[in-house]
Amino acid sequence: MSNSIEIPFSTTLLVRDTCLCLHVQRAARALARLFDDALRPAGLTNGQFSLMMSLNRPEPPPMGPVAALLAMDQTTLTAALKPLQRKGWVSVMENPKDRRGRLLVLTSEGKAVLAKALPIWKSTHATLDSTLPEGGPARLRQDLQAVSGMTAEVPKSSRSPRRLRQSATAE
Amino acid sequence: MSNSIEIPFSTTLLVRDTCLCLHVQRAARALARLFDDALRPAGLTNGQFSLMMSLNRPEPPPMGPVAALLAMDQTTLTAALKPLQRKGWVSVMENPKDRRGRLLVLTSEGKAVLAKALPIWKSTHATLDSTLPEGGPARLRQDLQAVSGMTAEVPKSSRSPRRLRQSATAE
DNA sequence: ACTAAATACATTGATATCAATAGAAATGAA
DNA sequence: TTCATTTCTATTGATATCAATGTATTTAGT
Repeated sequence: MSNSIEIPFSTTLLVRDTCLCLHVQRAARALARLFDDALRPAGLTNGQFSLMMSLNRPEPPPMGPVAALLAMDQTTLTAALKPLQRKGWVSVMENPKDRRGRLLVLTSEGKAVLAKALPIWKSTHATLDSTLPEGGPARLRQDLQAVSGMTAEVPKSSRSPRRLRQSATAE
Repeated sequence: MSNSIEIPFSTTLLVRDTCLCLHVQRAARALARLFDDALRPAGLTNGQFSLMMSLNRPEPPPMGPVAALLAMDQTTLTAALKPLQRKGWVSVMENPKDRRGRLLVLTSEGKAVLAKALPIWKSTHATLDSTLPEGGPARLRQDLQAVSGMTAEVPKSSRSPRRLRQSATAE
């Protein structure tokens, strides 16, 4: 019947060139590969490094705040902890103050792995920093912070149940 | 014997505050959720939207260039195409000019889905744009481009075989 | 033309990501 | 206290991501 719907190629180019989501996903994949490669000799991925580093605190944190800090879903954190627990680098303990909760503890082995990874992170990040234009790194961090912050603040009480997932079938 | 290795908490704070990889991953997750939520009524994720939009060209592209455009591994693209093929939105054809290769074709149904998603992308992106400080979006795109570009250019011929994956066991 | 090297993809296995959902414990209102 | 609500986490299922590897095809060197 009707001809198929055509989206102008110029629109495609516009989306390609301007979509911040796309640009961030691209950069995220590129940087993940960069740091994964660099950290491989230490046996860590970039995400594991960030997670374990965030657990290096005076007091072992519960899961919720850690997930929020990393801007990830709580279920993602649960999954991400599994391999670290298996390797004995992170211990997940019951919180005596709140028996629903867990406390995340970096083990001695975990700290050792992290200490080994730290100089790799430093040199990799120094290289990255020096590659960006003058003032770029700080500016970029600021802009990214604004983006991450945008979606973060959901007033605890106004949280409506999540929308139902759309059926996967088209239309 | 020796006490466990301790990484100063100040180092943890430094990494948290300065690591561009972490900042980008955080922003990537936050924006993914933002666009996934918005696009859900259209039945697309942010990644599927970007991928399908990149296929809206006068000539169907082979996989390699598309993977490069999205800064993703070629195997990731293969996997990402699977659900889109199942839904009949993308067709993967043999390239008559090079029988190793494939050509990625957006179907009429795919174009229709994309057309439905487009206004959602526009409004979501407009909101995002207006949330960032003056001049932020363009600046951010530029900086992200620099980051993505950094790791992208591997002169085709100098590609050495990928390093062996590190054994998963610590030490 | 023949063969070695390079190129284009696919498959497998492991981890990462999130929606939907469920369970257990804490909290608050009566 | 009692119970409805909220909070904290785990599980399941689907997709996303990449390393290692394998296969088929093309290209280049002879």
